[in-house]
Amino acid sequence: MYFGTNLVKLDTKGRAAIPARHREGLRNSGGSRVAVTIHPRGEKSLWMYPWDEWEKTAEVVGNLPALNKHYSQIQHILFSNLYELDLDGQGRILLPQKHREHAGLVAGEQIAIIGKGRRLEIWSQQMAQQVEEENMLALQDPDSEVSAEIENLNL
Amino acid sequence: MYFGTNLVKLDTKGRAAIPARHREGLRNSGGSRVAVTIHPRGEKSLWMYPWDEWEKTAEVVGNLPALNKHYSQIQHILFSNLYELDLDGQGRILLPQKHREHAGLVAGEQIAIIGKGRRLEIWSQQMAQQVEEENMLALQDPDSEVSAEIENLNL
DNA sequence: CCTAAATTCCCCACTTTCCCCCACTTAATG
DNA sequence: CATTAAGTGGGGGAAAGTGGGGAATTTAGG
Repeated sequence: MYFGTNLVKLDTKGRAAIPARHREGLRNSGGSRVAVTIHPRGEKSLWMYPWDEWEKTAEVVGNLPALNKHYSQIQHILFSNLYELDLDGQGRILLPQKHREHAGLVAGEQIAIIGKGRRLEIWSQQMAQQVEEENMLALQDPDSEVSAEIENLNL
Repeated sequence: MYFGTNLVKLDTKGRAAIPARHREGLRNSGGSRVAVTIHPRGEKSLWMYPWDEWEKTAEVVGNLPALNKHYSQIQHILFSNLYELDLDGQGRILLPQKHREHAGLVAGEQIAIIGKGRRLEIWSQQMAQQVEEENMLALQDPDSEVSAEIENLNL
């Protein structure tokens, strides 16, 4: 179960150091392999799973009928942007160019690594901050639909 | 299970270098043979399977009732455009003229090789980009059917 | 059937990218 | 303050991608 936020620097080679507290969890399960893909509904973030966790999902998605247009679109988004990355000896991953662009990650700047339960998310620092503020506002509004749904949760 | 996107150059001789990370999978199974055919429902892409994986697909397709009009059409497209290609010593395949035309692949330009689970797909860079943008939009639209489907996946 | 042209295939060589490893700096711990 | 762990930077070697020469095979035309 991942949680909490860490700011780390994306170095000049495009590598990101995974916070040490998450490394054990990522390593235990499927070697040092992690699955990284982009948020499938347009948010400017990256999703990261321990490999074996991801495999369960991939199995399901991979066996959807490919000639159905909708399934084909889902397969396309989820598979075409998926990469299997390895933690190096220092616990870093090299993020592909395309993914950095998607999430607005610039070499040399700070990025946020955020625990989200089953997965980790990677954001640029600015985006993470911006989205957090937006979420705060949306949830505070007592008239919004969100608000009604939330109130039924047993927290 | 294939995934991820690679851009490679279709060289002046019409050859495409298969990304190294896929080669082992393509070789292990059926020699160095791969099956290449065109997308059966009009997408401007090529389908590529390791040979033995293709045989499973061929089994399914070949046993469809041939006097059913739609099945017959699918069979026709898949089988008549099927080629058995070999990886050369450098892991490249020479794509037949007809297939290059179908997918709009021009010698000397960039093409996208996209993992899609059981198979690889080959696209021109432009087409791949265009399709990805379309899919993204479809998935972001909260009213689209695709969008509803993906919400049900446990990601 | 023979020759010429085009295509395909195999190999070698160059360039670029990536990845592994070592080392330094900064932060946390007792 | 000392010690260990975490985070950061960068060099060098290996591997991947790319280009092209030339032999072998196929195709077409006379």
